[in-house]
Amino acid sequence: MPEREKILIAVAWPYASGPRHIGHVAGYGVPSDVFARYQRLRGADVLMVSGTDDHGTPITYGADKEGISPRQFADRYNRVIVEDQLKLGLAYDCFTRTYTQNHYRVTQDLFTQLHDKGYLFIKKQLGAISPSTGRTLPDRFIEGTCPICGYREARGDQCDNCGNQLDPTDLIDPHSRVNGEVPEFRETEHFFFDLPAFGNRLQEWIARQEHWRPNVRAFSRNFVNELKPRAITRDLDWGVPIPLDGWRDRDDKRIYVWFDAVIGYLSASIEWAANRGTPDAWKEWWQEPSVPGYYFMGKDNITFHTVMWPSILLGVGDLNLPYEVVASEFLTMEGKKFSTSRAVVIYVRDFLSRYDPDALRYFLTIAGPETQDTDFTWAEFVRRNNDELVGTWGNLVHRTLVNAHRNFGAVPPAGALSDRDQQVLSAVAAGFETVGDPLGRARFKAAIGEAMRLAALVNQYLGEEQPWHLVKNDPERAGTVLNVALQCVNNLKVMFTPFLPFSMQRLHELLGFDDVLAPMPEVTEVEEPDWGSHLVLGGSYPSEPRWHPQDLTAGHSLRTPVALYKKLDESVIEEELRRMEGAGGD
RNA sequence: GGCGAUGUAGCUCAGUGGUAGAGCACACGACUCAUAAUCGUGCUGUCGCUGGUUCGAUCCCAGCCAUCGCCA
Repeated sequence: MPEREKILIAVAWPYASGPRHIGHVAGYGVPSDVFARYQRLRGADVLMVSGTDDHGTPITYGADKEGISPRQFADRYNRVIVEDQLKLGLAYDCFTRTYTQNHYRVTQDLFTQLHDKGYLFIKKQLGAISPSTGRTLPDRFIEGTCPICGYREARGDQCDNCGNQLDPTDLIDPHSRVNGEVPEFRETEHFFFDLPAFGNRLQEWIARQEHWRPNVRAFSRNFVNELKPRAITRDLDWGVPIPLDGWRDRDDKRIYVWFDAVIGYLSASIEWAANRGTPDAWKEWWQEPSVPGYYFMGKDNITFHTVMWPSILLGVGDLNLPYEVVASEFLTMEGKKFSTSRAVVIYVRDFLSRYDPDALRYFLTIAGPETQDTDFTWAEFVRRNNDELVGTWGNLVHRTLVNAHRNFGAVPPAGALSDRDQQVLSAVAAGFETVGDPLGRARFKAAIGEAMRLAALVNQYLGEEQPWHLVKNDPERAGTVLNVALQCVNNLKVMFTPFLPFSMQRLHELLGFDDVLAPMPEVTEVEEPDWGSHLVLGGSYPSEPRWHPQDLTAGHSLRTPVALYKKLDESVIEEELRRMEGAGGD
């Protein structure tokens, strides 16, 4: 029996600093799940991993603000994010977090290996420290007067007024944007990762990635030309400890969050293998060079995936570099940038408390920020839902099922097929290529657009053939037409499954099947000795190949049709806009 | 400041070296099985501005304007 094709899908790690908004899931959550579901339907053996990023400054600040520990703070949002993704049906194999014993061990192991190979070195630098917490104050958190133009609210990294690049020590009257205190500039030692050591290899590697989107490639290539060593430790007490003698027990030095976060892809894969009792299984996705790794993220994260993470992988050795880097653009909200502080936001959980997950998945796929920034508006959401999801696809399903069920109660037998019948059938059957091809290239908009076009084609066919009239004087022909329409719906069902798993499972059942078409993830708790337990969003997903035309046999019984989707009243537009304004205050 | 990107019909977005497309909106028509859902026909654009390369550019190049991202 031939080995199943293996694919690694690595999804950017959401920050456990608060609930995630729909921009986040638009950028990588939904696209990666669509891709994974498609690959599984093709029969591929997918390993999809991610988790929450529990370390980093925003989390320690958030925790301080509430007077709780960073761990408690991260715990809370880890749980929220896991629940959101569960409700969205994101079918991870292992969605974990960076605060696990496993992740700490893997991160420290890679750190040690890079250190042993001479890719890490210690450098002294002048760092800004917050006197009240003893922690690093990031440059952009320091504010003061610009020494060049006198602008009073210049940041430690740059003056927004004159655009000059600054060093925090240049600022006149520097103070923390968090609490106004004056930062202390101390000489501090940090480990640096020797990125320039990989410059040539990265350059050659990037040059060979002709399948990357042009912006990803051009951007990365340019970035590689001016590589500088990068700090991988910080003055913090929250994060992965430095695994070297003399550093291990210090409570003021931790591994810098960017370094441990990308390692999460590997540690989550290792965790997945361990949790299912096959501790070496991860190697099949990481050490077999023919297994491609697809990485999904927002455009702000490109260089971490095309430069930093590959450098770590090259430094450690014997681990696959990314094959494809799918970077999405940004989603805006009613023409404005998402902003938690100004309440220009809609959180995933709030959205899902009022609307169906498939309605959101549909919108984010057909109108998401795939190749350029796109705007989310409530009016457009309602319209897409009502006119497209409900009107075109939902209605095709409903009218077909209602006509067939009412008149035949089962799949009617087909008589001789006309040219027109054949034509629709083959157009839809060809959808497994015309929808599948863009899907395989991560062109989700084009893929779902093609599926919708096919649905419209079948609506057109029904309009021409009018089985509801034929029933009265030519029931046999009516049966043939409905048989054809049912075959189309049954095949389109599979094509829509990566995008709309919840409703396609329901449709699968309405069509009389009892098995699982669109498996859903589930949350389990994993216990680590001397550490505690954490949530894992995972599942076991049957991946028998289904991505091909299948016949619905005549006589196959149909269940009583129930509408798949809900139409939204136009009033929700006003309602949601008011809700947003209300939350915005002022 | 450096680097990268975006600017296409009223709206949201595709796309291409040979004077441009989809959906919605709008107008008209067909149908009334279906969540007043569907189907057909029609209409709309100096493809940001200015130059250059080319037989020919919206698509290549340069400059400019606007917006955005990264370096930070």
